[in-house]
Amino acid sequence: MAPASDVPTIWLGIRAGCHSASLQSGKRIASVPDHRQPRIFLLVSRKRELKPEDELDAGIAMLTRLFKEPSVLSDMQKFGVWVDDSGSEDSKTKDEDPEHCRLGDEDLDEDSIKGEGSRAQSDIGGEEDFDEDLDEEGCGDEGDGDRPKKRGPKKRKMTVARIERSKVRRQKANARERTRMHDLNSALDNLRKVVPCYSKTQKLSKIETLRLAKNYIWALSEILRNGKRPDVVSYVQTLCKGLSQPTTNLVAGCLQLNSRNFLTEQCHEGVRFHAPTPSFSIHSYPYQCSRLSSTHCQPGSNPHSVRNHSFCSAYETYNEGTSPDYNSAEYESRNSPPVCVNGNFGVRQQEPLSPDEERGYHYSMHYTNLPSARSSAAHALAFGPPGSRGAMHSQNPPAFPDAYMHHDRDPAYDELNAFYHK
DNA sequence: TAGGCCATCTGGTCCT
DNA sequence: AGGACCAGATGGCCTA
Repeated sequence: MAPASDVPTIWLGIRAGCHSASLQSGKRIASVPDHRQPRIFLLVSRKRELKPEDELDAGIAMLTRLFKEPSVLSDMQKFGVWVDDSGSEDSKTKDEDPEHCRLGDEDLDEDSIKGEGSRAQSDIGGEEDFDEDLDEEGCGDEGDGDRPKKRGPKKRKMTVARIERSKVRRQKANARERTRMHDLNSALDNLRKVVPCYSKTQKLSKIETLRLAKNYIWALSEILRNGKRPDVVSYVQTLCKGLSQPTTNLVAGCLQLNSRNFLTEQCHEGVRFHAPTPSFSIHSYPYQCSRLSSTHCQPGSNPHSVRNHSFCSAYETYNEGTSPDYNSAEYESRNSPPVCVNGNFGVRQQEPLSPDEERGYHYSMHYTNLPSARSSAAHALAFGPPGSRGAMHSQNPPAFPDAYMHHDRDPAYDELNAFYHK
């Protein structure tokens, strides 16, 4: 059987016997007559001359099919792959030993494919170049005793099947990476739900979530360490350290804090966090508010003029001059506080939770507007009775209607609660 | 339009 | 070899 004369070919530079050794069908791609003897030629298109560069993918795909599905041999024949059961002497002697001439994934060389393709039709019958390729593939090491072996690590060439496997491996790795990132994002979502501020519509960014969580842990640890209630201003300021202005505003909205009280209080009294260690004093807020100047904090300034700006200048007015940068590595790498307690001093939840959210809060408790002994106790716990200094006010509309504070039902909170009721 | 945030892809490294 | 992890690159989306 001979290929149709109008069939152009792509020369793949692969010894036929090598392929036949792996063909489970038992058929042998070999015995291409005369000068084509040692090679197979794969045909992709019958009607036009192939440009190997253009059609290489098609050829690779077909060869891949061939390796995996011997049944496509008939298709290969149809498209010009020479299939012959008789085989040549060369093939008989070298190719019937699968161990000697392993075929398969490793043996089809992309480089040789391209190289052979580029010189297709031009060096038909040339043996030397082809044998070199075979040697590198470990498939034609017969009769090379005279040739010096190449030194250095044997470079494994990219074969067709190896390319395919690499693609598959890459796709699997991508899928794993996606899954991993989704898991990470899920964990971040869970973290968003347990930090003091949560909004469905204005989700904290990843970095802000982490910063707020760190501040939150720190603030609670300080509370435990000192055994004192912080004033609300200090508490909020601690929470907002290093946060961006939008996040600070969001926290303000969550806390339902009267910005007038907040601002005037800090302007008049300064801001202190009741911590025994100087390292926890309030420092300058790294994010400057361009819209709110410090004059807004002057006594007698119109409080309503700053309401919409929430806390953006909260820290601006308390600059100790030698403030650390809370975004700096020093601050970020500060040692963890000695105690980590999950709980907060939230007082309000605007909307009932959906079932999904409830599942997300499986161990959390959310304070609502409904009077409850516990929420009242929690409110008093954190900031004292209504009307006292530092108490939170709720007469202001929240900046983020769906944002709310929440409270974990973590046992640690009960400990904290008990501690405060000693 | 610039900048922030994010998802995804990708290659490198380390470990099993 | 393959999986986990990481960081850089890239492009999309959104907002000021």
